Amino acid sequence: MKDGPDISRIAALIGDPARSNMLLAMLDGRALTAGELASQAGITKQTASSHLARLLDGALVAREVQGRHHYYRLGGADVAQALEALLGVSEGRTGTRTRTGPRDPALRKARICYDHLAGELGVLSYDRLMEDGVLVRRSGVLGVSKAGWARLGEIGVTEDGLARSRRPVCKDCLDWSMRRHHLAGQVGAALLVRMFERKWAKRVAGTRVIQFTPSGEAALRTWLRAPT
Amino acid sequence: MKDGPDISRIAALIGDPARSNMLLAMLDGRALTAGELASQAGITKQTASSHLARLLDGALVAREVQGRHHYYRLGGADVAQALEALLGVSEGRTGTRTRTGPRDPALRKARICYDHLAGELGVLSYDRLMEDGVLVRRSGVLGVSKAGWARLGEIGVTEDGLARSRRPVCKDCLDWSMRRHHLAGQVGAALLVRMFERKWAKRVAGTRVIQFTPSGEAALRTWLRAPT
DNA sequence: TTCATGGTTCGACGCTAATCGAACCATTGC
DNA sequence: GCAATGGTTCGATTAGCGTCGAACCATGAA
Repeated sequence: MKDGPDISRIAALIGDPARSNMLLAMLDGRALTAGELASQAGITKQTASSHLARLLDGALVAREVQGRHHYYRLGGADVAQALEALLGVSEGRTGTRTRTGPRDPALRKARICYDHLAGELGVLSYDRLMEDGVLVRRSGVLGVSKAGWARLGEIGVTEDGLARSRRPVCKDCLDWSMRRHHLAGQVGAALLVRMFERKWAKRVAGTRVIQFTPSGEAALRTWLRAPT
Repeated sequence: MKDGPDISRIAALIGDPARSNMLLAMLDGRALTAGELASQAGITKQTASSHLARLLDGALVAREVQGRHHYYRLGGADVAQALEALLGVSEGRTGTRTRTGPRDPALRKARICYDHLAGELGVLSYDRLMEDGVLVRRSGVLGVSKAGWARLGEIGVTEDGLARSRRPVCKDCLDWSMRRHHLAGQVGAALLVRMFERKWAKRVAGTRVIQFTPSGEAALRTWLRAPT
């Protein structure tokens, strides 16, 4: 048998509670040390090490060694996407009982997804930029229009400033809480960096929540030309 | 611990080879009997029954009993989406070695995804309909424009003909082979039905491949106003 | 009714893998 | 060089689960 892509192998890797907790902890795109991940998952260092070795073998995470610290991060944006999709499923399933998620409305408002903005404000940004023609889809590929770069420039995101990598400039990422798209890719990541720099928002330590200041959210909406 | 959405539970469900094979067999949206799924996964009836009970408990599949036959189908479009996302990850991982998939270029050309068209022709359709303004995105929600309904009417898809359900009229679904979007939702499903009715294409039994006839593909491209 | 077919339940076997204690390796600081 | 800290490797224990044979239940046809 052994059908083409062995989906079960990677699903099994995510299927362990300890591993999934670690993966979810990395879903914000940060690189965490093995020890931090161990405590995050509530297991000992030895166990975590064995799990991380497996995840590394499956390329679900990448390792970066700095001195005596071993930093782990997600293996790629596609891994983050799969995790979000699984979150969407479990959300719908437990949602029939829990309804609308037990806690963390803040998580629905704005959160980090790998390295870009997700949640209501993420979807709002995507929608407005799409309507205003900043983002355009040419033969299926999402991109930034000529006029769009000017608009992005207002906030400090320029075409030259983007790292020259294989990563797509723009990409849409499905939002599990909103069931809509938000902006990923290099532009999505750069936008979030600028928002942090301008102190419109900051991360809430230990969570994926992005806390906007009142004036920061107002500034974002102004830039987006969004009502309210 | 037991973090919010227990993503690991459903990932573990997909993580077993037998179960993932059954799920992939259902990814085309068909409802299959327990026996068919058993042979598909290469296991005995008893084992399959136990697996299906688990999947049912996790709401990854839905059961429909007709006489002495028990039909199983995927639990929802979100499940299909998660499976496709996992396919995307395993594709990228094994792809570094296997490169571009060992077999089935036909699967990349055109295949069924839950109940709509995916693959190159699926992406092409999405792109063309988007460019021609048949599909429009209004405040993030994909829909059909006024003029778009006329265009869809040419092929037999009318606004009245759609089932009145909670399922979105239009929805974009990520394509694992193309890394682009193709059209899902009620319109996506209806379009494929029309294509089958017009004998432009037919399913290849036992696989997810959709085989277009030469004249059928030409007719599709003509309707799409696509070159070649 | 009786038989055949499709599915599920029960029980037992075997294997994998998760877990932690202890020892071992590497880096940093004194 | 020596301790301290962060990580990994090794080994042993344990529990869970996938698997199948056999029995049981339901439906449909003769």
